[in-house]
Amino acid sequence: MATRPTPGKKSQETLKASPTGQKTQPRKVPSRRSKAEPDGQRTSASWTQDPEGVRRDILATARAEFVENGLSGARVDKIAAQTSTSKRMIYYYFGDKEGLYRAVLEEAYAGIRKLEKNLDLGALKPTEALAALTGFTFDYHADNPDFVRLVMVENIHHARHLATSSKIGALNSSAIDMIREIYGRGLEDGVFRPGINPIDIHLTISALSFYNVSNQASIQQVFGHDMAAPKARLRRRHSVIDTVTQMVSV
Amino acid sequence: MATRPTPGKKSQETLKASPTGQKTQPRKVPSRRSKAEPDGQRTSASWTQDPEGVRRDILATARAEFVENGLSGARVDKIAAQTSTSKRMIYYYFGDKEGLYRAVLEEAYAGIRKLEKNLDLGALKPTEALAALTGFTFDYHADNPDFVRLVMVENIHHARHLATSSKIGALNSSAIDMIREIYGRGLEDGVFRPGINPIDIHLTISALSFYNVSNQASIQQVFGHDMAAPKARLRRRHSVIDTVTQMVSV
DNA sequence: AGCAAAATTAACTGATAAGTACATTTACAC
DNA sequence: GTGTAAATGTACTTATCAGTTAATTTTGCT
Repeated sequence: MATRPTPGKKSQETLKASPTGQKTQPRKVPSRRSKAEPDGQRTSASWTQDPEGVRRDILATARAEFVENGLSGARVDKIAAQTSTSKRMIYYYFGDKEGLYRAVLEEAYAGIRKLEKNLDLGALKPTEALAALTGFTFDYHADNPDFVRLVMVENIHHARHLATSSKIGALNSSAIDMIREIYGRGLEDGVFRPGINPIDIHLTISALSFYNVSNQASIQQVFGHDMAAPKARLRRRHSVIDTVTQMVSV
Repeated sequence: MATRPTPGKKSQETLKASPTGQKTQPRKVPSRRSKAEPDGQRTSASWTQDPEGVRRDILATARAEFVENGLSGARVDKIAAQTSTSKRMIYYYFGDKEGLYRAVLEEAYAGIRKLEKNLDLGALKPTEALAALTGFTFDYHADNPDFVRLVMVENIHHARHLATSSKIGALNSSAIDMIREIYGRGLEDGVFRPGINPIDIHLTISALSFYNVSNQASIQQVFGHDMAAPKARLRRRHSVIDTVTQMVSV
């Protein structure tokens, strides 16, 4: 099942960003919907081209839809209706529904990676550095439920879109490198106990941060506990940092 | 629910004898349960009723489909085709697609709750009891990815089916009661440090157990680390128990 | 034996959703 | 200006899907 229809004839390869190498100058776009006149004639539908803007418009709208309804539940027609452009353009720029989803996913991963790169924990002592990294990770997940939900969706689909995305593979191990570095310093300082695998540290931090968002709804239903409430979130943040700290300390 | 014990049990699948597709004819219905005669002929239009069996058949098939494709991605026709009964019966017993999904979900929750109930950790000392509970939880998740995936799917849908299920609400807090009891004993014995909320212990155990299954695919893609591999799983199990132990110990 | 309720079957339907055909307009290079 | 490729709009097609209709058979009961 789920075969690719492969319509044939023309294959759009148009994934170029801006045709002009210029910086994205946000041109002011008049509503590009042409409206029909009362007499049935249509107004000389005048519109300004804005490929990059259209692309971004589609991407943002699509993200909301995929986040809310998953890949199978998302409706291309609904996305089209909520953009200021038409369904045709979705297929023009992204090929098909999965191509659109893939683009959304890649953008989401790019987001967290960018922030991670800007983290500089070198000035902090190992224990504080690890606590800061944990706090940052926890906050990023809590502040970006869209990202969390996209990853959930992708895992439901066995991450097969990550697998076929050229943009994501392997570049992400920077997170683990960072932990490895902090852990190494902690060992030297004698404040961390030896024998811990950096991957385990990463998995622990990620799991505790991710779960708090991903399973918020079911926890709420089953236990009546609202992890999204500001107070609960802060308490939990503390607890997570504490847990990670205890985990590595001598 | 039918209460009548099932009379004759035969797990027989039959090929769908397509009766030449003529329109609106009084039909001969060779059934899935019509059995082959000794001479190889099949008795026409004969089947044994087995409501309970049919129900279970549908439920099991549906679970596989929902687990694999989520609620929106699941196809009622596909479920029907894979049962030994027909689509009509799905609607007969479960009302609609969501009713079927809800039944699958309820069954999944009932499964873990039943096992939890049978856990008796009273004989163990607090530290060992908590370690045992953690190990059990970790193993249950790893051994039942279906359950994990259903919970993921349900969270994508904001747990609105849990919310409307009469069978699930509030009954599940036994898990936290168990932890509260262990934690209390640990405090008395002076082996656990005070000031920890039992909910945090539960969330930590659950998160670490859940994530290892729920995010297995994306972790594999992004970090090239296979958490499902037996060796990795066992190592991780150790680490999780260790983390939880450290978390509560003085 | 006969009847009503429960169980089961095959075929049908209306809606919807992904994807396409094709015309039209804009932007830009010369 | 004009030709052309990129960008965009409108309307359509085709498959699929959740849910139904209506007939038929089984079964428990009296």
